[in-house]
Amino acid sequence: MAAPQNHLIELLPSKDRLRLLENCELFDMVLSDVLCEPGELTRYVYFPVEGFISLVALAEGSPGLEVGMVGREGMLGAEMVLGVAISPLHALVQGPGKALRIAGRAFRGELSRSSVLRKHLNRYLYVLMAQQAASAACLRFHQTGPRLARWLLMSQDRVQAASFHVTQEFLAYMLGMRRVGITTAAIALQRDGLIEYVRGELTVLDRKGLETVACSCYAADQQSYTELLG
Amino acid sequence: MAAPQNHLIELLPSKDRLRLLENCELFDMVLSDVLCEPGELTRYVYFPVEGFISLVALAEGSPGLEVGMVGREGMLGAEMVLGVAISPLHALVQGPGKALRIAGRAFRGELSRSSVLRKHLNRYLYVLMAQQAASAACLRFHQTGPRLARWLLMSQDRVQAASFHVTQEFLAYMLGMRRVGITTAAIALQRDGLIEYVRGELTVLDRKGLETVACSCYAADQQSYTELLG
DNA sequence: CTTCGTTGGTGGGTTAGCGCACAGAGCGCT
DNA sequence: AGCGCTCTGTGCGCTAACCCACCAACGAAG
Repeated sequence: MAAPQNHLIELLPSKDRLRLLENCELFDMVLSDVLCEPGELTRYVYFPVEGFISLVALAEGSPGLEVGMVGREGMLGAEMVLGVAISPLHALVQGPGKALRIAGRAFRGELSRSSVLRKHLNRYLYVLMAQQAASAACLRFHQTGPRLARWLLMSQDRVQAASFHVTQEFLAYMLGMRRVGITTAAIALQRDGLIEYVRGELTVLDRKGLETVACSCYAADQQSYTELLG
Repeated sequence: MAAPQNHLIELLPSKDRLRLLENCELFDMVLSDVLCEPGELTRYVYFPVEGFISLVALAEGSPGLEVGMVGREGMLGAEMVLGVAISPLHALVQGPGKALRIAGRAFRGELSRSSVLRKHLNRYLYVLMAQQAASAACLRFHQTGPRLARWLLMSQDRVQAASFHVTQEFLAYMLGMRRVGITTAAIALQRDGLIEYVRGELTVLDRKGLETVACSCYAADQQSYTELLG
């Protein structure tokens, strides 16, 4: 089994992939690191190979709200694909791990050289946009329990482990709620034997069960991704 | 004074613009027409020159929710810029008027020929994404009144008239609320002399006043647009 | 082993918005 | 005039989630 890789990079033909990798360096994503802030220049583009990043939107007079996740299946810095080097969102390391990163300038070069890269990253952008739109509706209409279940599933897909670190405080921030709201929903999931947690170490006990509790957006997300970047 | 035009098209150098326009036909947007549905093939790309279109996301077991507006400042069918010909959202004519439309195939051709077109449409996509992310946070944290005011301002910017047709029922659908919630907020705006409405004909009486009531997302939207496509 | 910070759980009062049902008012059609 | 449709306004009970405050358990550091 080869070293873990980033899916978007794996889709490239080997010539393009090797050239891209030559320009990359391995970057250590530390929990809670902020990789970029809105309005800031995008210096690097990140392709996680382990762990994941949360994309957080801020509205005036509000805490944050997660609007997307980037793990092995994606990239951070998608705005560069559109030729804009200004980050639109906060990016926060949620699952520690490694990422391949490449300087903005070099990335532009690779983009211009590889049409396959352009094609796949364009599709990735499409998936991202579709998911963001759908999750706006999810945010509005779906309840805390299903949304929490969905978040846990999405995280687990990206950390690829039964256990990972996440406090209720943090979950509340991501889901745009108060901690107490999370506590209540989490207690329900725990009571039903779906998860277990001790002081920030959360373990998924019953994935299938979680999937039935989660709102349909989870399945929709997955489908949209596999259809375009399967 | 020339005929009203679409801003994205106006940004093109005359050679590119004329070639694009040759491939366009004038299309009559009728109120409440559905121009595309999610999952459907994108046959045409639309550049409104009057009136506007609402982009509506659906989540299972929910009514719709507006996640974007397309008027003279934008285009419908942005997914084509990413090389994907599948519409991600519902598109609904909200303000009747005219649009230039171009068949998907021809549009691809123009895209490949004009790098300026690519550049601006990429930027437009960036603005759209940033706005969608921000409006997710708005949806979550801002209250009905300010959100309603914002919606009215955004509509007025696009219809470019003090009065336009919109029922409270429809507003409720767009903002993801019940009609009664809109009634309450609308009464407040009317009481303060900011708007007036009679059976679906809404008139903005005091734009400045509305702007102070609206949530900050309105200003943020405008700024983001002018910075990138001003 | 004590102290302090972090994490999770509880409880009580408040509120924005929902669901439902109904009333009144304007407008078109016959 | 009479009818029906659309659009707006109101009332009332309900619920999800809010805000605030406090407590208990655990762990690490002094």
